Amino acid sequence: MRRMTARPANAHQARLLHLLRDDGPNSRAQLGDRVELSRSKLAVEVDRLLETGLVVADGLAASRGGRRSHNIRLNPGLRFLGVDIGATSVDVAVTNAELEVLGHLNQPLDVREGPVAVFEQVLSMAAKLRASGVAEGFDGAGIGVPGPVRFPEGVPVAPPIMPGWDGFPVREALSQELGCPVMVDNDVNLMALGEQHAGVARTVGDFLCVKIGTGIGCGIVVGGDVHRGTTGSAGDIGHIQAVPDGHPCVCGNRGCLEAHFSGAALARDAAEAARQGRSPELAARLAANGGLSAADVAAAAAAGDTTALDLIREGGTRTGQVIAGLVSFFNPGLVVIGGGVTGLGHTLLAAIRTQVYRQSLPLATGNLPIVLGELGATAGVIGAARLISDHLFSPA
Amino acid sequence: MRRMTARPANAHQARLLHLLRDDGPNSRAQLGDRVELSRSKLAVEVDRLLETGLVVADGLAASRGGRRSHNIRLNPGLRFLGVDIGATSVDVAVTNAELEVLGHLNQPLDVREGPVAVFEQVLSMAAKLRASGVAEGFDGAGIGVPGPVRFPEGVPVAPPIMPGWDGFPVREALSQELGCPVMVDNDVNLMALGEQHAGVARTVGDFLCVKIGTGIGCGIVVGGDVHRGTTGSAGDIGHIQAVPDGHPCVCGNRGCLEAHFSGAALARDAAEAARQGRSPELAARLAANGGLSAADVAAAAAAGDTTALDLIREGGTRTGQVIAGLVSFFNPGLVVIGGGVTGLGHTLLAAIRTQVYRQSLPLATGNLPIVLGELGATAGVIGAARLISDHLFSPA
DNA sequence: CGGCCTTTGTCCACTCAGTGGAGAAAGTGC
DNA sequence: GCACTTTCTCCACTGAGTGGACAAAGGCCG
Repeated sequence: MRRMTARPANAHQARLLHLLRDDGPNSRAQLGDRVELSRSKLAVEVDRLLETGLVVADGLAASRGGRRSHNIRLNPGLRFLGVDIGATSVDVAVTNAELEVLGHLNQPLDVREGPVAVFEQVLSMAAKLRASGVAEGFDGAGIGVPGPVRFPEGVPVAPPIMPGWDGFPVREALSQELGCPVMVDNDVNLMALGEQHAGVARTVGDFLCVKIGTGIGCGIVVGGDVHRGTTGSAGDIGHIQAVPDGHPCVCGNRGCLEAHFSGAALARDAAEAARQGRSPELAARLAANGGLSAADVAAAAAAGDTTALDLIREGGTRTGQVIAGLVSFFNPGLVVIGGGVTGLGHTLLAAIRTQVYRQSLPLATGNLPIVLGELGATAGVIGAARLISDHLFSPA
Repeated sequence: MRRMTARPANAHQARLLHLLRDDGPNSRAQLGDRVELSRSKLAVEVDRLLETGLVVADGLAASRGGRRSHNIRLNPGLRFLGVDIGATSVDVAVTNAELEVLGHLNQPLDVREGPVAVFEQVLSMAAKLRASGVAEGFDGAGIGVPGPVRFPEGVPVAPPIMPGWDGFPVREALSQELGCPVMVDNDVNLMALGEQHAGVARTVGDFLCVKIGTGIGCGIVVGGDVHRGTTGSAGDIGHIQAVPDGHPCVCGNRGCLEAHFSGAALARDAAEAARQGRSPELAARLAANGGLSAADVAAAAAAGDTTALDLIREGGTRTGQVIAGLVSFFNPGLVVIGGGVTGLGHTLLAAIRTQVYRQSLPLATGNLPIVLGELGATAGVIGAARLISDHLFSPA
């Protein structure tokens, strides 16, 4: 199917598209109230958008006491593909132009198998979603990868946990395969975008989004925009020193936060505790599955295992120490905690909060909410869809 | 004397004023090359600026092979006042509209004497500068204070080292006294603005400016703009934990960077070393002056005193540890070190560099210059002048 | 049902910022 | 003195945007 390739011709049209995306269908009249445009001008721009097909008029809005208005909405046939490649699994979702998730698949997959194998998988998942009827084709795709990205080109750079991905032209290649525009970004940044669009961060201009999964990263939003840094590695907080002369880390240093607390570190510490007989609960799980994961620790903690709880608390304290420093430095209006370990839930959150509120200055923490992300696994894919829609809804 | 109060009427005029400020006098023709405007439009806007008096035409430019062009420059009579209030001294300077320093005074002064006493001093210094003939009056003033500021209102908030300043309406009060527009900001942010305008950071969009004086702070520039944070306390890195269970700090925690390295901490450690007989050089200075300051440590180090050098190196290492974390997080394109301790010079810089390059990931440090600020004590006052000129050179 | 009100959508004359070309003004170089 | 270049001014023209008039469409109420 031939997809839309139109782009807004000017800033007014871009503004309208963003409004329709974020606030849903709207009447001409109400759009006129929000945008600073005369009715005439608005009518002209809306007509042009209708011509491009990006926007359609469907039915009449409810009366506000006079003539009923025609409803304007983004073309309901538009489809975005959101892909969130994690270290150990992939999420693929389809959204409409309002970024509502219409279909969502998740599969375990080791990112170390390399870009070719991963994208084969991603494309087959996308095909499966198409076959399920939620989409006939895609008008754009956003891709999140678990490592730094040279954003303008859409190419991963020196990703420590992604051997074989360095310099792989993700944007170029996927754009070819999918036949639509593609944007690539760090998965953490996309999680931040997702929470900003549809989650807890809707009303905040400056916030941090800490993702604790296999690794640890942090999305930075300044004045509503994602800060990616000079080389695209901003937010790479997993290798900030949390414990002087602590555990050795894959990066070559000692005491990195990631070496002390992350999905991988937690599994390692849990296995050690089990073997040392400090936790019957964990030992039972180790014997049953032949291995332990962060989920096992979460389950054991939920079952009241004190060793598991201690592991989570200590990790939260370490993470809180690092976040406290970032809060002093950046003075955000909100801190969001997300990622795979949100299963650890409020035990983790409480430990982080305690540490941050204790260690940062009152002026910075006084009115600082620290909350769990509310979108879970969909944050990444929604953020991915938003990334590409932001691109397509801007003048070329 | 009646001062100019005109402001640019639109974005084009603002653009022109900024160009004239940053690149100096210019011909109409050359301005036309830089701005995206037709000759006609440019002529109209320049004429209007001439009418306001913000800009004057003086003489003819050199020929470029044809008719000679009239030179356009910012009104050479415009004067900005830049005030940099430190913890232990005040800098006051007068600049022209191109932010060149025409006169500069410095006086020791304890900020804890409170706003009334300090501003009395500042006003008398400003009067002295006026009397010296560099200015007849001021068209605007920028003020830097050593603590967080609620920027839109120009009011210090909860400044730990500035008792008596909390909530004092600095902007309001000084605007009354001086009879001109005033803007207030954290001194560290102004140092960053200064280095951005006329120092080492001229070409960098994202950078950090670490000021080590009586305390430690960090100016954050994102995309060319200063990031002040949600409550104006961004960059307050002096209270990031550098040493677990380290020295107690005035803020109530232990191990804050500021408690281990800053002008005050360095003086304290030096005095202790002197009393313990570890450094004859420092002991001699202690005996001579009855006390020690950071400058004494610098002098002792310059004289080859190993204890003094060790103190500086250790402080640099601590600072480097914190900066390494910030570099991982923020991924700046440049780090500037400034403040009173730049007297410690390259010993300090080397220690910081070593630590940052060792502890941060190669992707973030690969092309990261870490340099000393090149403006010294004038960075703050130039930044202050720039703050107010940015304000006055923007449409009202 | 039929006025009378409100809201919505369309049309159109008018304003105003901005463009680009013509040509005068002011120099340079031979 | 003449040809050429650059600067500056003038002016007709374009095109975006405005705001008012008016038609269309519906609700409210006697």
